[in-house]
Amino acid sequence: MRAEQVNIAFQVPRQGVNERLALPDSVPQSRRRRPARKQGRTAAPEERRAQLIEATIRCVAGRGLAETTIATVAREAGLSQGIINLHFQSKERLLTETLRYLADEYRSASNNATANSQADPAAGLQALVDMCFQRSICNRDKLAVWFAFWGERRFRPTYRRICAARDNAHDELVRTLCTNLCKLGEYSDVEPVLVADGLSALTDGLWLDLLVRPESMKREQAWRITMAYLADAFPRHFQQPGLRARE
Amino acid sequence: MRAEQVNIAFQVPRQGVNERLALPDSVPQSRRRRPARKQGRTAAPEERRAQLIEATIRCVAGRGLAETTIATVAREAGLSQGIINLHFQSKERLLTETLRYLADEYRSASNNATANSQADPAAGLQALVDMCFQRSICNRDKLAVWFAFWGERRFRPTYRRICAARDNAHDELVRTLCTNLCKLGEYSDVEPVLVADGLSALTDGLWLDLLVRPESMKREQAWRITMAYLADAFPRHFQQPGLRARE
DNA sequence: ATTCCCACTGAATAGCCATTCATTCATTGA
DNA sequence: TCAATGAATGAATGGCTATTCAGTGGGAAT
Repeated sequence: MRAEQVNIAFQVPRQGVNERLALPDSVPQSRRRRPARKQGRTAAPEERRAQLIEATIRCVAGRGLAETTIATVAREAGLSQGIINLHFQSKERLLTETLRYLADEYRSASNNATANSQADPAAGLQALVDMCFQRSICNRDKLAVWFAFWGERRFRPTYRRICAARDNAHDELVRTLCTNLCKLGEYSDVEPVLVADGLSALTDGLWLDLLVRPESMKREQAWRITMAYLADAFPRHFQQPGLRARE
Repeated sequence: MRAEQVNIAFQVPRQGVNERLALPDSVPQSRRRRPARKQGRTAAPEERRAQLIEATIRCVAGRGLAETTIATVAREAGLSQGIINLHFQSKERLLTETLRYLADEYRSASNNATANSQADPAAGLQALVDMCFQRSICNRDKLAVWFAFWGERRFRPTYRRICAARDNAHDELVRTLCTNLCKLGEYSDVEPVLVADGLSALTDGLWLDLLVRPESMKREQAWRITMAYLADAFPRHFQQPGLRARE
């Protein structure tokens, strides 16, 4: 269907194009077995892949994308160099799968947060903002990886596709919530798309601040800024955050 | 005073540490002359440096930081490989000076915009927002370079220093304007720092959107979103932007 | 206990790229 | 016109890194 074009210096080796290396279970052998071993010398493929993706996140977060090599990731994971090409075919694939891992995590977290918010869009927005600044999503390591890829996404079709899918889903969600809240809450003078796009941009910008200037921006403060934005836009559904601690 | 620590793979060669290669005029020869030649085989050093920095911006914007090599920058500039080490000593220095060039440009533009805004902070904020989304500051190439460096800034002391200086100056400016406006405009219920930090984050996030999703975010729309934010925060000094074209 | 399979290893390979430097030649001053 | 100067060139160098692959040994099956 779509022929994968990898636009980089090194080549993707042998093995036919196998777009999307699914993280859990993708044992290509004809006779599958292997009852999910623990942590010995050999492990189930999906465990190794997860282990390597997590090592990649720590590595990129700790030394940057430019200094992340096959060797540093392998060392971080406590394994040998060869293991990465064994499980991911190429460094590029490892990075792609790492990005996909984060994108999937974000997407499912935001879907969870806003499930059943059809009837109460304000609650959905609140849940989304809370999710956005939760430690499990918005921590140093993950933000670092996120923005490391962001800088390169325009030049790698695969990065671009993964990021665009996440962005579009997120924007769609926020716009729908704002549109519904405008209708249900009778905010006739509010442009829902304007507010929604501003909210998305604001959270992106706060993420950036949290990453690059952790000494002057804390998660709590980012949350308060976002809540103040919502309170200004939808005053009958959100109140200005006081100085009290959150939650 | 501060010993420069360059934290990268390749080494900075010979020549004593000469922090900050000033862009205009820094001819180290004892007998300076050279009456600013045009564009022949030899040019004045400051012209060549500017030429190379501009080539770097185009190169990073066009192919990403990871694919930007000495060879590609030199080709983009229409010069030979050796020229970069001749004028900048190392690739790292070239990148550093490129970042500094953008940071200086941004800083002087924002100083210009807000000069004489002591008496009228609202006008200062307005001018700052206008400046922020002007084509000369906020165009594809420059945004691309800006965010390419942003992903690496945590790991390179020099990048970090340049970016932090710009960020701090910018935040200081916005906070001062907001604080003054609160006082002069008698917004007793507004937390100026909260509004200011939100404004900074919002414009950063909009820049990001302009870069990575140009099909769904235009400069005009980014400007309107920002003005709506200001109108919500300071309703007696800014009005909600209508659908009319700007300016 | 023995055999076999295959996950894993890590040294070797090949290619890329920043940096060097001997050479070329445009420009300037005499 | 003729040296002298030094800006610019680009081939050569060396270091780094992704990828390969022949071998190793852990563990399952019998």
